Amino acid sequence: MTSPSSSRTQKVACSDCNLNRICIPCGMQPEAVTNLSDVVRRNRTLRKGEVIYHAGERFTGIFALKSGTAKLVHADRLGHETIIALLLPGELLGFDGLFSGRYRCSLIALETSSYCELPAHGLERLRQKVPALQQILLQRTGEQFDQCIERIAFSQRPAEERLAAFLLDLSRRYRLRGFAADQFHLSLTRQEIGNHLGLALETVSRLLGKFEVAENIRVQGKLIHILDAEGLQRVFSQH
Amino acid sequence: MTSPSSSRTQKVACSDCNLNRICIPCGMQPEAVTNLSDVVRRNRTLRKGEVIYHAGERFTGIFALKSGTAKLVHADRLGHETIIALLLPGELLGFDGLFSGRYRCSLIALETSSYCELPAHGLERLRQKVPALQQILLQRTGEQFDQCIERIAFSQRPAEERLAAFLLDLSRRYRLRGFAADQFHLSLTRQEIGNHLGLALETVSRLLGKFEVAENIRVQGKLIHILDAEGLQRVFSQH
DNA sequence: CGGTAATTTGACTCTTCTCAAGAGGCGTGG
DNA sequence: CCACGCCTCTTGAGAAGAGTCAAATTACCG
Repeated sequence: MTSPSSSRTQKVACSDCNLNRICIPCGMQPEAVTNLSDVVRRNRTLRKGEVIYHAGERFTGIFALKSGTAKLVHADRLGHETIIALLLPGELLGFDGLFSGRYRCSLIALETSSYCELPAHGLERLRQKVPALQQILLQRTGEQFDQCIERIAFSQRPAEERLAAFLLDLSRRYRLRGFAADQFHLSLTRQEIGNHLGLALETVSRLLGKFEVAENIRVQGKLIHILDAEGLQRVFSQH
Repeated sequence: MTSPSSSRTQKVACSDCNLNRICIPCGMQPEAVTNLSDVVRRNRTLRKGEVIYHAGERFTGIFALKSGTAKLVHADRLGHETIIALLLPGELLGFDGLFSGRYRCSLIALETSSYCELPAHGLERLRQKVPALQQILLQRTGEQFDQCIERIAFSQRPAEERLAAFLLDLSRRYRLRGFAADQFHLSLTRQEIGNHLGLALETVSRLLGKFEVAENIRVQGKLIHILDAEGLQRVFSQH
């Protein structure tokens, strides 16, 4: 705890945050981090199902998920909802509104979660003071683009490959952010996994079972153990 | 033709180009357009199958397609190629390399085409002189993001909806750029349309036939007439 | 501990793919 | 200008992957 006057939003400075190696400050000069830290709204919390932003709202900022997970949901005019992305702790959120000025999707917590916000007005102010921020946002934008391209390409592959790729991608992203890569809690329901990958929930369940029989993974409800990542990789190379 | 010394690359200034209402200069001050025009490499031409850039190459710039069409192709490690986008005259190309510094896809002409290039080094120089350029590139980036999200969402819909949406999207984009919206040359083969939409070429052929029987479109080889756009719209609303 | 939601599993269906054969188009060269 | 060959497109029949429906089991929450 810091001083009482700031106990609600000023908890841990960015420089002291345990995510600062993977969050925006990564690679910044200490002074720049201080500037950033002054603008960031810290440690907001959400419970399962609560919404960080709704589709159609004006862009209010970029978010950094400190703990918990969230889903990015798109809905078309006819009400078909698609989970565009699953966001993990340490990842940045809100890029679907950064350029257009309006969020295209809704961002919903999948479990109790905490996050920091880099507000839009702060972004504008910081842009001059901290050139590195611009750099980092552009780099992250590039990553987002790459992910989009990968996802479009994968959406054409058969069900088994899509699910294997999904699991390996989660594993990779957990590893990248310092979490265990071979064992993680998959906070989506089978229904939501299916929605995300374009599969029926029964197909997800059956394929998880198949991977388990092949001893590539172990499934205990929502807890996934990756037993043989190379075995999962081989799922693609078959075709 | 202008002066002989510049006959190869200095053909028509951006301010005089017939695409300047839809290309980068749109909305810029005349002086800014002059600055831009000084940097742009003009009127390069390609024949069918020729490559503007290869996946993996360093980012060299943003391109504006003046005439003709091109396909943006992604290939994964196993050699599966996916057509990520079909680019129409008046559209900007190269965003898959803008942020990461390296093109993720290859861009290939589908017919005899001409384009202008805004080279990367020019981009850097112009950024200070012409703030509007930055603004425009960010706006276009937003459009690219929206398109990605739409495509991911659509990839989950049934074959019929995907093809109908594809045709309507082409029609809309041709209209946006001042071309006839109800009649256009679809430069992809059935195979390529299928690849782009995640369908077998036979499925594409059958569905085009189905739309034709329903009198939503008329197909003459690669020439597509949109007879009843609302009829095509109704394809989605059924489910 | 009861009730609801999520998951698994089986049987069947349907969309879409694959394979195959034939028709149509187009460019090249005779 | 026509003929040949190649590529593309169309159309049909059968197969396969994935979806739907249904019921039983399990997990979770209050």
